[in-house]
Amino acid sequence: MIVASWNVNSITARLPHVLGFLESVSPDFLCLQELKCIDEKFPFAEIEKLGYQALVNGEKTYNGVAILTKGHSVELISKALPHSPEPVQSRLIEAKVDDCFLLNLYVPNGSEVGSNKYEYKMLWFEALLTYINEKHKPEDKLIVVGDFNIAPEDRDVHDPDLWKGAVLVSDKERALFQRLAAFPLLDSFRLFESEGGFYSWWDYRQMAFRRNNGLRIDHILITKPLQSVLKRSWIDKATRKLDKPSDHAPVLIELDL
DNA sequence: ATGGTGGTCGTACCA
Repeated sequence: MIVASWNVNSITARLPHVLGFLESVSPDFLCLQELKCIDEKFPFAEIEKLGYQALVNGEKTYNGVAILTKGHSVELISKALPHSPEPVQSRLIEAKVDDCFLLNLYVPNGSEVGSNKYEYKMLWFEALLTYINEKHKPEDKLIVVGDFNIAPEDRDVHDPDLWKGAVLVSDKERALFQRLAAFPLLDSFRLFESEGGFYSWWDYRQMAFRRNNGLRIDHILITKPLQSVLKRSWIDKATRKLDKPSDHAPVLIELDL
């Protein structure tokens, strides 16, 4: 069973790549972030043509998340994040798939340390911690995926000195991520790879991808009951090399389920 | 050089 997560930076602009990914990788579940469209404009028909069902929490111009599934039972659990700061945005969708919970997130970017958007990110993440602790137990089979907009450690950053203290790597953001990890939720990628140099996002500017100037900010976290069936965790860097790519690459896990 | 690219929308805003 393959679970993938991908910030597509507009489902409309990226539809050909998404359809190609569904055909070539054939994931059981694909979690999308940054749809940048309302539910009514989501390309259900093209995606259903490939045998996928879509659960969508859309929003005009910004944000928006979806869970695509093929060949599994799926039940919507939530599109709402209680205690979210204002304004409420479409950044969460959770489904129950078979006997697992799949929680798909688009964590706020935060803009700049100390800005209003940074404060929004802190409050949103606090609400997320409350949500997970109230709705789930460590014994649950729970997969939390998405664009976390946090590089957990310096080995997840191409140039830690350059990025030191900046948004996406600041101590306060990393402390929030660690509180999530303490649930406990395990960073699937780090169960297999301890080296640096592996990233999921590269800025469109300054030939960042060609120079591998990236950050690992997209994650797939799992609870302990899933650890024994986790077979691998990887980043599909090839997708970032396509014409007109998203600035994020898909991240994936394979589970023996 | 204090920018730089890309998506949305039809302009600034967001990442």
